[in-house]
Amino acid sequence: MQIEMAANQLAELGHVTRLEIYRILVRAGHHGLAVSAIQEKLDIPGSTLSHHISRLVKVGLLSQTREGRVLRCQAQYQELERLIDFLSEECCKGCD
Amino acid sequence: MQIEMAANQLAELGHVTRLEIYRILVRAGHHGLAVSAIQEKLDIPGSTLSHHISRLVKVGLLSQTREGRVLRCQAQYQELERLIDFLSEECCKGCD
DNA sequence: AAAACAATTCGATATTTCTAGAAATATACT
DNA sequence: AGTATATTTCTAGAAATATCGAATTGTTTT
Repeated sequence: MQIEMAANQLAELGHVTRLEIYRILVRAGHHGLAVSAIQEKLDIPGSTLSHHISRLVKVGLLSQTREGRVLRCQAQYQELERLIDFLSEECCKGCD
Repeated sequence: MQIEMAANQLAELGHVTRLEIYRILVRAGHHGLAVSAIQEKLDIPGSTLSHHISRLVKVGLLSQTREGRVLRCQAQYQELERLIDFLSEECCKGCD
């Protein structure tokens, strides 16, 4: 993973609301959750939630699939894995 | 680790220049590097560099020790480990 | 004490991000 | 077609961040 991509993903996770969204979706499993279900858990305005979700989607940490009028969001586990790998590599280089 | 701390650290790593600073220091080993040595590698103004370093210090990802007129910066490996652990836990909950 | 060096703090500007209400879009139901 | 539901896009103000030159602080050397 190139450093720009890593920095972008880290920046998006570096906001409490977005990290909470991501955590909720990770824990929800591959099936994911509807936007409305996330909103119920977080209790924030829809426009704010939508803004944060779209940022996470933009960097590849989430995906969305439409099912009728419901949009389901899913964590992209492999992206987090790649990000963790990047951080781990950085960490272990130079470690005694 | 509580989510606010994780978000703070992620946000600080979520900037290309800071992530580069952190990577350089991780790879430099426990002994760390002087600010001036980092500056040579990155070629950015001192005031900008100082600003970014202080942000990384503030969230505990770096420490600094003065040696005469040189300030040496060191990566706090255990903080990155804790952050990675936080992310890994979030990831594996709900994973099939 | 003065000059040189390392790094930070100050100050100012430009840019981005956050938040949320209002309006718009997309889909489903009657 | 019209209404309800789900979600996004638009808009705008407030707050935070990024950048960097100039001034400042702390330390060493002469």
